[in-house]
Amino acid sequence: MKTDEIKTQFVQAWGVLGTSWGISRSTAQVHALMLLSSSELSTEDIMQQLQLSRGNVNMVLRELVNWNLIYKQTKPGDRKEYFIAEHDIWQIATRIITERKKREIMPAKQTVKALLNSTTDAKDSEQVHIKNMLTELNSFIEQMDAMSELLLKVEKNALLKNVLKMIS
Amino acid sequence: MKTDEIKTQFVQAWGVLGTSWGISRSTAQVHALMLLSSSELSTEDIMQQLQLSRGNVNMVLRELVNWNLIYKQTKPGDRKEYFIAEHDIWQIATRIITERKKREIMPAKQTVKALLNSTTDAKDSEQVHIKNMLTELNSFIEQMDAMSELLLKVEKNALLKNVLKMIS
DNA sequence: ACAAACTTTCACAAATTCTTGGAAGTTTGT
DNA sequence: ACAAACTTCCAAGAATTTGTGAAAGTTTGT
Repeated sequence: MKTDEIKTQFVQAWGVLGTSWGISRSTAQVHALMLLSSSELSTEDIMQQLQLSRGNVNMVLRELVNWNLIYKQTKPGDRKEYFIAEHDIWQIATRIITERKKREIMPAKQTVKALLNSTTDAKDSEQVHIKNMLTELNSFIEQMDAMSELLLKVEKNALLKNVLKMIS
Repeated sequence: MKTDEIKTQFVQAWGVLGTSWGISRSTAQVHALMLLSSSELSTEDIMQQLQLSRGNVNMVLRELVNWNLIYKQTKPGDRKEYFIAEHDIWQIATRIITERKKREIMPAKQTVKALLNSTTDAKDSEQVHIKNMLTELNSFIEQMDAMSELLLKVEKNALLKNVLKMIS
């Protein structure tokens, strides 16, 4: 297959996958395109290659910059902004895990903790059951949180990576 | 706070959280309600308590049964169907991880593998870069896959749990 | 076989999320 | 200070996802 075909295929496919990851189609597409591009791209380049509107591309780029998945660059003697993707896969993973933790784990943690604090120690069996569930949920969320921290550490630590491989 | 207030709060909050987990509001709400209920509920009960339509509740219950997060039950001398939630938090975790793997990891795995197979071993630098990215992506996805398997094992294995605690 | 008691389906409505494109705002070189 | 070159914002429209409710379909006891 030709280089451009592969690129197109990947970008399109990744766009579809993105939507089942809670990432908008265009965000996923832009990120895919940039992952495969070894050189920096301007907003125009992206608009043109993916046929997306300026506003959309601008928004998406901002989002990706926020996630630390792409970097802004400038070129001497050119006032346009260029963007280049983080290409190190473990860096990418770190950024995504961090973001997911922020979006998915922390709010749940808060919610459950708040509710747990407002339970009294009444004795009717339903109260007791609810309190139990909340307590368990709470410790479960703590574990997921710990697990995401572990994941972040694993990436930085080859030894850990091997230990994991061993025990799994 | 009163039992019912806590229940309502939790159900509503969980519904909101659910949407940022890729779970529809009503699915999350119904699951929350059932987690806190120690006894089985009928479709009617749920409709009434959450003010949802029959069709919606039916769909949601089917989905939750599919995920193995709730079970169908019947009562002797009553032809209604009742549902009760899996209350063991680690069981719940197992079901959710399995489901996420199916939804999020497997499709990505397939996509990347397919593309990787259609790369040639041409030498122009862009091809090479693309091939590298795809290869790395592929092994990264493999690792995520392995990690989700590990998570599933951890739950069943107290020793493993402790090892993890040690090294993290 | 019938009717009552339930469950499932489905076309439409509502809500949410994503995208567009033009207008407003900034920055930079002269 | 001005104009050119970009970037950002935002309101409206598309697209997608969810939820509704009534009708159709099933099952069960008599």
